[in-house]
Amino acid sequence: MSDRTDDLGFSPAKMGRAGEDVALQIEAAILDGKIQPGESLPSERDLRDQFQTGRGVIREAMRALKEKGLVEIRKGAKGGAFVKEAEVKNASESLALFLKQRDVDPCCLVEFRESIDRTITILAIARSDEASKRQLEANAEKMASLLVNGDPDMATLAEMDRELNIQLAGMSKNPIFQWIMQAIQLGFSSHDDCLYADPYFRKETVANWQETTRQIAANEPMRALSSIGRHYALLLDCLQTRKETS
Amino acid sequence: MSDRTDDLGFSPAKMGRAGEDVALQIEAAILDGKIQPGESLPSERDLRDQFQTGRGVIREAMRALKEKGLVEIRKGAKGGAFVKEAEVKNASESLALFLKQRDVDPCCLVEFRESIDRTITILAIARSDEASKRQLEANAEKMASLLVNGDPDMATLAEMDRELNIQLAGMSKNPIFQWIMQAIQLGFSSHDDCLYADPYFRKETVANWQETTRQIAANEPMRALSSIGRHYALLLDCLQTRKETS
DNA sequence: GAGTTCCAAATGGTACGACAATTAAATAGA
DNA sequence: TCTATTTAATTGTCGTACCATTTGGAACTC
Repeated sequence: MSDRTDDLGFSPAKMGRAGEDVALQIEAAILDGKIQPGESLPSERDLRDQFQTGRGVIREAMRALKEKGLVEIRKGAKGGAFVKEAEVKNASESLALFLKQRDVDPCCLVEFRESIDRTITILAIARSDEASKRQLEANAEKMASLLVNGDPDMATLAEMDRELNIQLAGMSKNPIFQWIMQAIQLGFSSHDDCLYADPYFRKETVANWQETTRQIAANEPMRALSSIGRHYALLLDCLQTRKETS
Repeated sequence: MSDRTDDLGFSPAKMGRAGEDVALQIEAAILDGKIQPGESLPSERDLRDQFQTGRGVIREAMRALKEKGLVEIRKGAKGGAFVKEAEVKNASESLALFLKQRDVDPCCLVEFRESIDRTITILAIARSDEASKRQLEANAEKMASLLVNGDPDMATLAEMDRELNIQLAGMSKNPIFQWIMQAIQLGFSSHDDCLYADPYFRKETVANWQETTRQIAANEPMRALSSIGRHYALLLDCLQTRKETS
């Protein structure tokens, strides 16, 4: 049980790249489990003494660890840097950032997404429990109900679409698929918006989500895949239409 | 052509979370293309004036951007923060960190790779030209020849394995598959090493690569997929064996 | 003129000190 | 007992000075 004043094996930081050094030592301590998630590191001033350096160096190192998603920093008394449970979100943001900086052909993205979506669907049917499947179906139902109420809030629909995708990815019980799916949703949800901008595609897409989730809940993999195929056919059509009009 | 003294749209940082604010503004400027890769940001002292804040805040923001892989920092005259070309390495490391901290089962990674490998193979057969296919086959042949010469250099074999995977991914003509494959190869090739450490698995794996590339060159997708399946069955067996002995 | 050496400027890296802002806990008061 | 206030601990910010490294030019030597 590492407390705030514990003597972790921190050695004085080397000159020139002290910030790097400090960050690496603390990261190693976290990865070695010397500090458990939920516990806090010593205060910046304590760390400054342990590393025999300036407070600015410690702050830079903390900033780096925070960016990596390793710690969470709280202000005030009893504040400090608390070791965080690893979240797939950080890794996803990193991938999304990379994808954003490259301008990638939307068709390539659709192709890729369809590929992993099919696998995810198969895995979700095989591995997730009945409750999850019904929850997924209910969420698709909820999206459909929003539509009939004459409330075509595009932002809300797109958000629900993202959540359905991520929820489904989680049901695959494989964190790597979650990684990819979240990254795609973070970086390229704008392409999906076109599906919900047009009344026809909006109606078809929502109905397709209902069909897909229904087949998943019914443990019908082939029919679910067929429905997935329809989804991406719609998306490609929609992108094609948009390209022609622009 | 943004020069070091250009007036980018930076507004004074808000108190309380100035570091965040600065980092976000600069990141937005980079993502909007206001600063092109290779160009440099203003010096820390200039930025301090533009944001009307302290230099420590700027340094923390820079550290965050550096951690995200957005900039590269050089010391000395004509030094500063230079916008970097996006690298897949960062996303890879981020995922590796997550998987390590959460102690994710290697089988998840194998499952994921098999999934996209199958799609890549189909696409490669459909889209790549005959020359590429023959080149791929030749490279597998070369690996086999290394084996018969009684020169079991594990590092070389693993490297050739990586190259075969990336080459195949490139033949899919979809850059996303290529990036994902690179990310996986960068961060997690260590698992594959076990295939080449054991004489039996080494022999089988190399023979399997020959078979796979041969079927790809022959435009036989189903047989190629069958061979791919064999590859991952071997990998799972190998991991299982390793787990039992440890 | 060519090459070398040396120095000065620019820039990131470090250290230190002071104060502000925020938060949890202790304390005083009703 | 409950509430309001104070207090202490901690992060967040600012400023200054100085060190280390790199570049480029100036001065010097051959």
